[in-house]
Amino acid sequence: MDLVRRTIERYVPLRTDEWERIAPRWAEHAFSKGAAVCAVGQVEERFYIVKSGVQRLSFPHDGQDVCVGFAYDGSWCGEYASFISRRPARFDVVALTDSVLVGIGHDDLQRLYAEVPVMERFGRLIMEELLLGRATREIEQMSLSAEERYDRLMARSPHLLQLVPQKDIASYLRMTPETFSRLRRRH
Amino acid sequence: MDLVRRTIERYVPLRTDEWERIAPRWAEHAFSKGAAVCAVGQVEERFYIVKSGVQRLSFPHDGQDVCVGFAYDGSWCGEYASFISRRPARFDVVALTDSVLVGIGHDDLQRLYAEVPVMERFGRLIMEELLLGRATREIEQMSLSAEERYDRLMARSPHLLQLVPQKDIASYLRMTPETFSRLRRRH
DNA sequence: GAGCGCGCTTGATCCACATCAAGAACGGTC
DNA sequence: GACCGTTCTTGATGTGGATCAAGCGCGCTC
Repeated sequence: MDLVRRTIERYVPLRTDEWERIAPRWAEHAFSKGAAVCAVGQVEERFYIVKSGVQRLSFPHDGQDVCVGFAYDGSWCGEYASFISRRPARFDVVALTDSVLVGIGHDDLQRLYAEVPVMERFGRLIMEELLLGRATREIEQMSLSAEERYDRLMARSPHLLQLVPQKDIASYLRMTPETFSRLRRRH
Repeated sequence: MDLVRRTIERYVPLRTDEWERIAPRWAEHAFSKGAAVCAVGQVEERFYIVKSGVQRLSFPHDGQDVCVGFAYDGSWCGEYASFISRRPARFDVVALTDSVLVGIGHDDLQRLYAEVPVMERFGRLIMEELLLGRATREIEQMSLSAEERYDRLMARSPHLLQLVPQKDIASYLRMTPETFSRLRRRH
C-alpha cells in the first residue's frame, strides 16, 4: 500500500485525510506467469501499479502477437485505452513472470476524481506522462531503422534482455526474431 | 470565443461564473499559409483549438519531414508534448493553409487548473482523448500494410485528399509519394 | 534420462516498398 | 502569357528485412 502512496505523491502532495479516502480503494492482485491481466475483447476494469514482475502489452495480428510495450516495477500497467473509454480492449496484457499488481477499479477511481480534487490532477498528470511516452516511441518507430531501434533499446534498457523473451523484444522493435538474432550477433 | 466554450462544454458543463474566468485567457492567433505554429527546438507556449484552416504535425528526419498528424476545424492543435513537458519541441506544427487558432498560454492554463476545479477535469479528459487517438494510430501503423493504411484513411477521412498535399498524406501513411501515387491509380 | 515443445540461431530465397530518374501538370509571380 | 519551382506521375532498378527451412539447445514432464 505504501507503494501506492509513494507513487501518487510523485505527482501530487497528499494530506492524511486525502490518503485515508484513497487507500481503501486500491487492492493487490496476483497473476502467475502466463496469466492474462486483460484480454482483447473484455473491458479493462482496473488501472494498475506494478509491485513486482514483468508484463507485456500486445495486440494480436494474424496469428502473431505484436508487442507494443512492457511494464515492470513501479510502472503503470493495464489496458489504459479500454479502461478510459469503457470499450472492449484491443490489447492483451499478459504477465511474463509471476506478478503482483496494485489496482484500482474504474468506478472507484471515478468516485475519487469526484470526491478528492487532488486526484483529478493526479489523473491528468498520469495521462500527460503516458502521452509523452507515446510521442517519444512514435518518433523512434517512425524515424529509426531496425538496427538503430535495436541499438537505442540496448542503450536505454539493456536489462529487458534478461527479463523478457527475445521474440517479444523483437516484436516490440518491429522486426522478426530472426532479424533480432542477427543484429545481436553483429553486436 | 463561442467556439472555445462549446468545445470545453463537450467535456464538462460550465457555469457562467466559471466561463467568465476562463474566457479572458484565450486569444485568437492568425497564421498564414506556410507559417510555423511551433518549430522544433522552441518550447510550445500555447495549446490551441482550430477555428479555421489545416495544420500539419511533423518531425524532421534526415532532410525529410515525417508527418504524424493533421489538425483542422474543431480539433486540438499545437506541440502538446512540448507544451506539457516544457521541453524543446521535437515536432514542427505548420499551417498548410491560412489558419486561425484560438489558444491558451501555458501559465494561464495552469492558473485555470488551480482556480477552476472543473478545468482540471477538462484537462484530464483531453489528455485521455489524445492518448486514445495515439493508441488507435499505433495499432494501425503496426499492423496494416501500406495498401491497407491507404484504404483505411480513404475510408475514414477522404476529405484530407482535398485539404492537404499528397506528399504529406503519403508521409503520414509511412510511404513515399511514389507509392501513394501508385496506390491511388490502382484505386 | 528419454521424449517433447519452444525459443534461438543460421542460411537461402523472396518481395513490398524505396530509390533513382525523367516527364507532365500545376500554381504563383513578374 | 512566359518562366520557374513544386507536386504529382510513371517506369526501371535496388534492397532491408521478411519468409521459408533446417538444425540446435534447453527446460519440462513423465
